[in-house]
Amino acid sequence: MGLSQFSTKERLLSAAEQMFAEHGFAATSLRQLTASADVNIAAVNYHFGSKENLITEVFRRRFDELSERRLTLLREAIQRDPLDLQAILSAFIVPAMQIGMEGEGAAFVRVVARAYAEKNERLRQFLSDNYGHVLREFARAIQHCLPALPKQDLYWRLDYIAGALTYAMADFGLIRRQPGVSEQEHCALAADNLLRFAVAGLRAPPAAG
Amino acid sequence: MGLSQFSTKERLLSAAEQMFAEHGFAATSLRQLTASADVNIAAVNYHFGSKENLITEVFRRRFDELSERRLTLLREAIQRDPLDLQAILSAFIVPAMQIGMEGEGAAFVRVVARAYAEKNERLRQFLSDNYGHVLREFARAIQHCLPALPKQDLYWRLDYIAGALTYAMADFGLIRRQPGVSEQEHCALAADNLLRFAVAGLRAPPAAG
DNA sequence: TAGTCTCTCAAACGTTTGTTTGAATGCTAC
DNA sequence: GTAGCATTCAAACAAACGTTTGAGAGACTA
Repeated sequence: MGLSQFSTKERLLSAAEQMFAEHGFAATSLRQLTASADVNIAAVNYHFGSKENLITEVFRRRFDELSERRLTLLREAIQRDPLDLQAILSAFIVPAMQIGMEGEGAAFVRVVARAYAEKNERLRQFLSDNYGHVLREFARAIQHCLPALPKQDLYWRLDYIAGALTYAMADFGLIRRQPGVSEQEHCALAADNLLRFAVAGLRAPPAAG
Repeated sequence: MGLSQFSTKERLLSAAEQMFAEHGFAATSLRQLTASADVNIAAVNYHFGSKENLITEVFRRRFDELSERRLTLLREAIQRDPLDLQAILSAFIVPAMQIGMEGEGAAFVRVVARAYAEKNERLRQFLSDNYGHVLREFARAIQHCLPALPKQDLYWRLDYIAGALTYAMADFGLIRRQPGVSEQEHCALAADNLLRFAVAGLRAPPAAG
């Protein structure tokens, strides 16, 4: 029996999230990880089968809820006004920012950014298989708001927004919280700022062609 | 004497760029790397001292020229018209896109994205020390174009642009070249698209504060 | 020809990696 | 109480890691 009230499995997932966020997947060894979680090193292979499986479970734990929150907000926004682009984008951005705010989830958004960069094919497949439909539903809704925007241009711009959101949340850039601002306020400001940026960018006139 | 006309040092740098782009720094072993470059494994430590030094040299080789190209274009743009925001942003974006187009440089932009994500502190310091002044000069020029935009908001939006540019070039997202479009055209289109997106985003009204 | 310098090579260095093992532990049910 | 099950543990596994070594090849100078 360890010191924590949580199960070995949960402690492994939390420690993995934290360390993957800080050092990346390849650079985090199972020995560092299990030491940090205060469990035996064999626990990883007992509970998850392999390091790779542990990585995908770290994602599943948060993505299930994130995707649900996003889709719920999206459908509400569409029902309210299918042409309210800002509300649609907000349904995509705000839940991610919220997860980034909720103490334990702060590390997770950084893990997502790493996953983007590491281009692990196995992980990519897992995310595409399990959560690809969410992105497709958003693309459809936005396309409906911007019928004049060529599909190719729309995909590009969605890519820019995804990149900007990932970077903003992962805190990779220069942005740091100001001393006088609470984390809640900081994230609300960042979300609002990104939202304005994204809406204006999406509404830019398409390239001549 | 190897099969290549290039020196061992150059072959190592090219192979490193390629493999770091594809698998990341930690996941690329010196044995894979030296095998791909067709050199002995001891060559890395002979020519560069360590794996870490090899990484920084991969950056120096391209960043020196990229920074010079960016600053030259920036100063030309300012001299032409210090309030032409699109020209200023173009001075930042286009040289990066060009490097991404020049065959060998294609891998490099992906390496940059990885460096962002891996958050290697030693590498961060190296880049900040050697190329930080470039970013500062661009921030100053853009601030001059958008005096009404609070400094904090500007920094945020520059971060979004950096994130979008990195992701767009690194090809991490969904964007793929269309079958009928040449790589040159594809990159020109992407640059133009990102430029419009970025200018519109920067010009969005600041958040009410 | 001998000496010097740069570079390359196979081999080995000591660590660390992810994974597996088999015994020991604690729990539930009969 | 003892059988059965799930879990934890220290220890060891083979493999791969970054790095070091010392010999030797090849090209110069004297």
